Amino acid sequence: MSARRIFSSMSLASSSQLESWEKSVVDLFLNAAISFGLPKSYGQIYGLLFCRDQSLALDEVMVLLKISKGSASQGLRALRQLGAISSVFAPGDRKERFVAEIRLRKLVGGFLREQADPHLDKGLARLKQIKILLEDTDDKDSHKRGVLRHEILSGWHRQMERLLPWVKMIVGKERSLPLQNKD
Amino acid sequence: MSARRIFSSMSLASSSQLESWEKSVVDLFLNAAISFGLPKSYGQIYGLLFCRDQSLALDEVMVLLKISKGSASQGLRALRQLGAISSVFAPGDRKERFVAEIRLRKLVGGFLREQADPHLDKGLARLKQIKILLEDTDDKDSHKRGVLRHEILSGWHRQMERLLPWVKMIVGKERSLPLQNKD
DNA sequence: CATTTTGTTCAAAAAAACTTGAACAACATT
DNA sequence: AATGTTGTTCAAGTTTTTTTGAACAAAATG
Repeated sequence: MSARRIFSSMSLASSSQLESWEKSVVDLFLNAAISFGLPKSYGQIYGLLFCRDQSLALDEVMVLLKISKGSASQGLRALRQLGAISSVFAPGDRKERFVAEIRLRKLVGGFLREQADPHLDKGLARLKQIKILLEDTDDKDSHKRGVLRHEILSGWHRQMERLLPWVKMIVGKERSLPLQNKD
Repeated sequence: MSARRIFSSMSLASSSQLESWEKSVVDLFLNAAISFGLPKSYGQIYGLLFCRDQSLALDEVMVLLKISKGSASQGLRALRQLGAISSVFAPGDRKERFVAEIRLRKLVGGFLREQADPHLDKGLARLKQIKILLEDTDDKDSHKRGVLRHEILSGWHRQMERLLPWVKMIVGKERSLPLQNKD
C-alpha cells in the first residue's frame, strides 16, 4: 500500500481547504510559536504538518496556509533545523516533502539545543568579559560588589546547566501513546 | 592602562555613571530579557538593580540607564509583577525604591507563574475548542485523525504540567550564597 | 540547449513591538 | 487652595521583526 494519493473518497486531504478542527490546531501552534519567540508562520506550518498523516510539499503548505513562497521556504528550513519536522523523499517525485516530528522529547530537545544551549554559551563568554572589566576596577567597594555579582551569576549559570538534562529526561518519560501513521 | 579614574574616591553609587562592569552586567541582562521574550528595558532595569546594594528610585533608574520615564515606570511595574524586583519604602521618603530579587528560585518561579502557567491554561481552553469542533466533523477519516491529534496534544499538556514543579524544585536547590542588600 | 520544475535569496513592504514624552492623577507640603 | 513631587497612561514615533514576491540558481526534462 504505497502512495495512493488519488482523491480517496473525496477527503479534504488534497483539497485547498483546512478542516475547521485543523484551523484550530494551526492557530494553537501559531500562538505557541509566538510564546516561544518564533515567527507565527513557523507555528502555522508545524501545526499543519502535525494535523496530517500524509507528507506535504512546499507548494501545498503555501496554498493551504495562504502564505508566501518565501515564508514557506524559510519556515520549513528553520523547522527542520530545529528538528521539529523532517523531510521525506517520495520515490520518483522531485518535490521534497515534509512530516512533523510528534515526539515531545525530540521537540523539546531540539528547541533546547538550538535556543537554550547557545544562550548559555554566550552567557559564559559574557561572564568572562565581566571578570576582565573587574580587574580594571580600582574603586575598592565597587570591585567587591562586582566580584560578588560575578559569583552570583556564575552560580546561576551552573544551575541552568544542571537543569537542562533534567528537563530533557522528564519530558522524555512519555507514556506509550497511541502511535500515529496508519493505525 | 589609563585605568585611574579621576573621581576614584567619590563613590559612584550616586554618580550618574555606571561602572564599566555594571554596563556589562546591564547588557547581559538586556540580552537575557530578549531571549526570554521580554522588552530590552526590563532587562536593563533588572540588571542595574542587580548590580546595586542600595535601592534605587524611578528617577535614578531613568537617569542611570538614560531611558524615558514611561519605560522606567512600566518596566519597574512589570518586574515587580514578575517578582523579579520588590519595592521598599524608606521612612520619611516619598519615593518608592526598588531592589532586585537575586534568588534564582524566586525569579524562575515568578517567570513560570506569570508566563508559563497562563499559556498552559490557554492551551487547555484551546484543546476543549478543538474537541467541540471535532464533534461537527462528519468525514470519518478526518474525525479519526483529529481525535488522535487531540489525544497527542492532551498528552503533551499533561507532560508540561508535570515538568513545571520539577523545574521549580531543581532550580530551588541553591547553595547558600553570600548575599546582602544592606538598605 | 531551451524549458519546466523546484526551491532559495533578499530588498522592500507590512506588521508588531518597544520607547518616548506630554498630559494627567494622586497626594503631600506650604 | 496653590504648588511641588511622584508616578501612570497612552497616542504617536521609532525600531525591530516578519512577510512578501520577484529575480535567481540548480537540476531534471524534452
